[in-house]
Amino acid sequence: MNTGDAHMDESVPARLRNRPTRLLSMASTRCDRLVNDGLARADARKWHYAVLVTLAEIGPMSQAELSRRTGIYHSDVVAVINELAGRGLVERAPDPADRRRNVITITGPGTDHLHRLDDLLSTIEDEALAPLNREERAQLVELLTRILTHQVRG
Amino acid sequence: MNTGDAHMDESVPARLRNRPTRLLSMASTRCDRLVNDGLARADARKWHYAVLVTLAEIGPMSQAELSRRTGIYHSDVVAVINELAGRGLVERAPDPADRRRNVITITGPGTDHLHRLDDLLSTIEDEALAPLNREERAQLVELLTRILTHQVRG
DNA sequence: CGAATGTCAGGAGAACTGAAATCG
DNA sequence: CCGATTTCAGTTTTCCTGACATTC
Repeated sequence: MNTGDAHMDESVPARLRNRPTRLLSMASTRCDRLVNDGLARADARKWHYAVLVTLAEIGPMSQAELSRRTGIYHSDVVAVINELAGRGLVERAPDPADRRRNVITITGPGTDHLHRLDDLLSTIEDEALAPLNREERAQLVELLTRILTHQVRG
Repeated sequence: MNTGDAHMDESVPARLRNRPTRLLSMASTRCDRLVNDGLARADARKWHYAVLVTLAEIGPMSQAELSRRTGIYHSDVVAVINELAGRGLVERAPDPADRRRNVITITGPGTDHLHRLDDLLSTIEDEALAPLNREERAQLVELLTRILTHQVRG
């Protein structure tokens, strides 16, 4: 994907301009960059947010369960938890009930950090989706969710 | 991103589930995979389609212009054109009017191949967007286009 | 035993950077 | 001299595979 400014206008062939998968890909790339850059300024990454919000809303859980709930690859959970634990935002403790597992728990500083990330992310998304009003954003969420549930189960 | 089946349902925290940027990212990843896998079966990649459709609809042009119009990174155009030229789908010739440039032209076989890719892509997109009817797809295209034009000019 | 968990080592592909050579 | 074009070499990041040891 380019940084050029010729996209999405008449200089792009109509068939290409209207391919939903292409639009999806481009919008995702650009939004991802906005999100990543924004979170980087808070020394965070989007998986940090995913893990913290999951722990905060659902409670302590194993790394495997975190992987399932957040969508982080099971092989990559280790590194994310290492980063978060290294900053004292989560705690990793062996599960006495099942000695294969680690129990991951969000800490006080982790909760504080999550609140900052939540605000930051809302600001970033607001910028990224600026041209859409509230109903349109809800519409977008609904359409994307339908696409995803279909592919997950189909 | 996971291949697991627990995403997008109740097991994902609400705040995470409703983040538009996350949905965008996940939908894009899945659709991209469908597209890439589908095109791979025709020994093609999405940039091949982007280049061929651009040449077919607009006419011969330099590699730099192709980069601007398709969104392929300027450093990566070379490789894509190499692949297409190696299969005889496009021709690369020095521009007599501006000796910095190469003029890329789609060939007869290239046009044939484009038609096959067009059909293939339509089938793939139809599968990827199966849960959306025609109006909803148009809606999606419209919403994504608005997001993109904003970001390009903002 | 089979299945789940945590961990690590690495691969493939895409996006991106930097720079050189050529030319307008 | 500055800017555009083509090309190449290489980095970074993300998704993903494979394997292994441990435990249920």
